[in-house]
Amino acid sequence: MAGGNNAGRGVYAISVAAELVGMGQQNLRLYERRGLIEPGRTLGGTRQYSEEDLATLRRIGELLDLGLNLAGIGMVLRLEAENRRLQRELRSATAERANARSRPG
DNA sequence: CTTCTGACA
DNA sequence: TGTCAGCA
Repeated sequence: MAGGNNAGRGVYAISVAAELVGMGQQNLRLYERRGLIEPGRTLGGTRQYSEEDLATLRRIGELLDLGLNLAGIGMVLRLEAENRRLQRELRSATAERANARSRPG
């Protein structure tokens, strides 16, 4: 039972998260079972959806609307996550090189 | 709140 | 296959 506790923080129970993204609670649980999303859990086992999770849920709805099935969406989500990681990696690498150039050697 | 099961388009 | 409703 998740009452009206944690407010103000970016974490929501499944009922709140489902309403915020306009999805059914059962769908959110299915997406997790299919590996599309991994919300946090309380010690009691209640799912806690962060703002990041909400963004992922909206992305799922977007891709779902495009006609992708859950398996395809899972792949897209995985690829997009890796893409962001690689871009961060590249950005820090180029920044390091620029730093090395300006450094007296 | 959780999981599971069944029905529908 | 994805969504939704009901039950334990």
